[in-house]
This record gives sequence, structure tokens and C-alpha cells, in this order.
Amino acid sequence: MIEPFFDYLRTRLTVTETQLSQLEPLLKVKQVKKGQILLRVGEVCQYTSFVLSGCLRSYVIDTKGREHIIQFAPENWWISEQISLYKKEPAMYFIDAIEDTSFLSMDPSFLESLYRIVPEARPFMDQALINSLRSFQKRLVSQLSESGEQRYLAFIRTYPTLALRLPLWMIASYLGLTPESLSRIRKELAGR
Amino acid sequence: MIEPFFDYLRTRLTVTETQLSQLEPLLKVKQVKKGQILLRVGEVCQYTSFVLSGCLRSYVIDTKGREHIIQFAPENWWISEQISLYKKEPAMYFIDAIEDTSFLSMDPSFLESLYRIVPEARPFMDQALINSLRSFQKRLVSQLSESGEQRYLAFIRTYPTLALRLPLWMIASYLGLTPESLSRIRKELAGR
DNA sequence: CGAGCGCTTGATTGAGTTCAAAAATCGTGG
DNA sequence: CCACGATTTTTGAACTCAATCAAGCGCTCG
Repeated sequence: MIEPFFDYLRTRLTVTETQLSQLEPLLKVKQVKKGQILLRVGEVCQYTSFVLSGCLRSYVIDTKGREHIIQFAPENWWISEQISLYKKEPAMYFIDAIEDTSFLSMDPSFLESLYRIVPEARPFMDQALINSLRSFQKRLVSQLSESGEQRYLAFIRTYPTLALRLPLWMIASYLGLTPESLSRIRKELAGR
Repeated sequence: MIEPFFDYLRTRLTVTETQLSQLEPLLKVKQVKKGQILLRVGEVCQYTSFVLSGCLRSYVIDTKGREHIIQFAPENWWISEQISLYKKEPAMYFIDAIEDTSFLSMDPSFLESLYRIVPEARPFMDQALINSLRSFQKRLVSQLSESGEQRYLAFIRTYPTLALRLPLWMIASYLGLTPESLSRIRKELAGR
């Protein structure tokens, strides 16, 4: 059940089986059905999540009622509302399940234990934050400088398998396009 | 000279004058003229900077040769290429001076000293990273959901004094507009 | 099996770009 | 301090990418 998480740690850090067995009793697996909402705007995010199977997403709803997807989190991805989590402020976006999903939910006290049992994990998680920052910077620049077609091509290049699982309208929302426009872009690309 | 930095610390942390005097000999003030480049794409960023007076900026140059401004850093702001700094990877963007500027340049070893002398500074700097992440998220959402006019209004609301110091074309670059478009937006707003 | 959702296609509109050129401002050297 | 060249800003006109509005199709799932 939680093996994907252990595999994740094994391939990225030097961890012993003893360390992993110490972590095991502290881990809480949660299951949610497609469409279920895990965090609403205005609530305080209490934990960061690691997806074991399925897929979560975070998104905002703008003043005109349109959704804009911030992040997808398929297997082996982390997702949380970092600001809310670290500062205990109300969340700026929603998190929900776009497939039936099982995930590990980790509150700050678990993370402290993780860092105690696997000291290497702390700098690793700090790196993860930096990576997240980088990906937002890249996306911002892409939004500032590239056409819809270029952004779509970059997306399927970066997330080839994920792109196959997602409905068109969600990819469009992530890329800042309407579903109609993305449909036309695809058609255009299909005919060379 | 370095008083602005000490004031910055005094207003945000609980620091004694003794602690500050311990920091003083470790601080390096640098001066640069308008237009001078501090970091180029591909170089490794060695330090994070705190602006004492003047203004720095970071930006990328896209495949069509157009500049896109990532961040402005006037007095009391930090600027660095975080990814390059933390991971020792080549920088993704440029940093240069848009006014004659004096700033403190802090390498990792200085930061270690800072955290030793003022322990409260470490979580504070972590918070700063989270804040940076939040601001990029906000900007991305703004880019995905708002018109040029809305983004401009939000910009002058958020940075009213900075907006007066910056040339129009730089604000346009930051907002993802051409100078022509921003000029028209201003004209439109001026006539109510 | 039908209602709703997601995707496609068409026609039209519109925000913002591009290209061009004039007007205003800035900075620097004489 | 003024003059001149360079840069920045403004304005105009044509164009373009993507949004909007509208309709129809196909699938799923309740």
C-alpha cells in the first residue's frame, strides 16, 4: 500500500529498511473518490500529501467563475497549499481528486518525525520547495512569452503520460486556454 | 551605510545591538552603476543580495530576443537566483542594475553565520522563500485570468511608489505586455 | 435510454501585437 | 547651460491569436 512512498524514498535518499519500518506506523493512508474536495479556499491546510495512486489537482476560481489549474499531482507527486501549511493562513486555492486516489497525508508533526528518523529528508524537502519555485517561474515565463501551441507542446513533452490521462479541458485550464482553442490547436497539430 | 539592513532586521526580528555588531564585520557592501550586469544566464549564482539603495531586477531573454522581467528589487528587497544558489546549477536568468545601486552580497557562509548569531533568522529566511513562491503563484494566476488593464491596476496598487520609478517599458515587460499596449492602457485610464 | 458532459467545428469578436513614424524626454559632452 | 543624439513614449493602422457565442455530435453513467 505505502510501498510507492518507500520506493520513492529509496531511489532519492539513502534509507535503511529499519528507518522505513520506524516510519510505517506513523503514516496515514487516505482514500478519496473522483471529484471529492480535500481543501477549500479559506480553510487552513493542515497537511502536505503524497499521492500513491490516482491524481489530485489544485486550482483557483477567478472572479468570473472560471477555474485555473495550478498543479496536477499524479503518483509520486507532492501536493499542498504551502503558504497555508507553513503560515497557517487561509488557503488561496482548492485541492480535489480528478481520479479515485489514495495518498499519504503528512502533518507537520509527522514531518518532524521524518526529519528525525531520516535527517537527509529535511534538505531534500527544502530542495522540493525550490523545485516548486522553479517550476512556477518557468510556467510564468512560458505564459509571458509563448503562444498557446508552444505551451501545449512543452506540456506534452514534459508530461507525456500525464497528458494522456487528463481530459482536454483540464489541460486547457492549466495552459490558460479555452477548451475550444486547445481543440483547434490539437487539430492543427494532427494535420502536421 | 548598512543601517537599512539593520533597520530591516530590527523591525522584523528581535535582535540586540550586540548581535548586529557581530554581523557588521561580516557584511560586504557592493556598488554597481545603472546597467551593470551582476549575473548572467549560465553562470552559477554565488550569493543572495539585499538592496540598500537603488534597484536591481532579474529577467530572461526568450527565443525571439524579448526580455521578460521576473522581479524588481528596490530598497529592502532580496534578490537572487534561488535555484542556482541552492543547487549550484547554471542560472536561468540575468540580474542587473536599473539604477545606481548599493547592496549587500551574502554568500552561503555568511548566511550560516547569520543563522548562528541570530537563530530566529533561519525560519525567517525560510518564510521569505515561501513568500516568493506565493508571489509567483499569484502572478501566474493573474496572467492566466486577468486582462492587461487589470494586471496593470493590480501592479500599481501593490507597488505604488515603485511604479513611479520604473520606465513604462519595464512595467510592460513585467506584466507581459508590449510598451505600446501599456501606453494605450494608461491613456484609457487617464481619461477615466 | 435519455440527460449531461466533453469535445469539435463554425462564425464572429476583441484584446493585444506588430510595424511605422512622430513626439517627448533624457543624458552627456562641449 | 545648451544642443544633439539616443532612448522612451505616444499614436495610428493593419493584423493575429485566442475568446466568445452557438450548434451539433458522441459517449457515459445513472
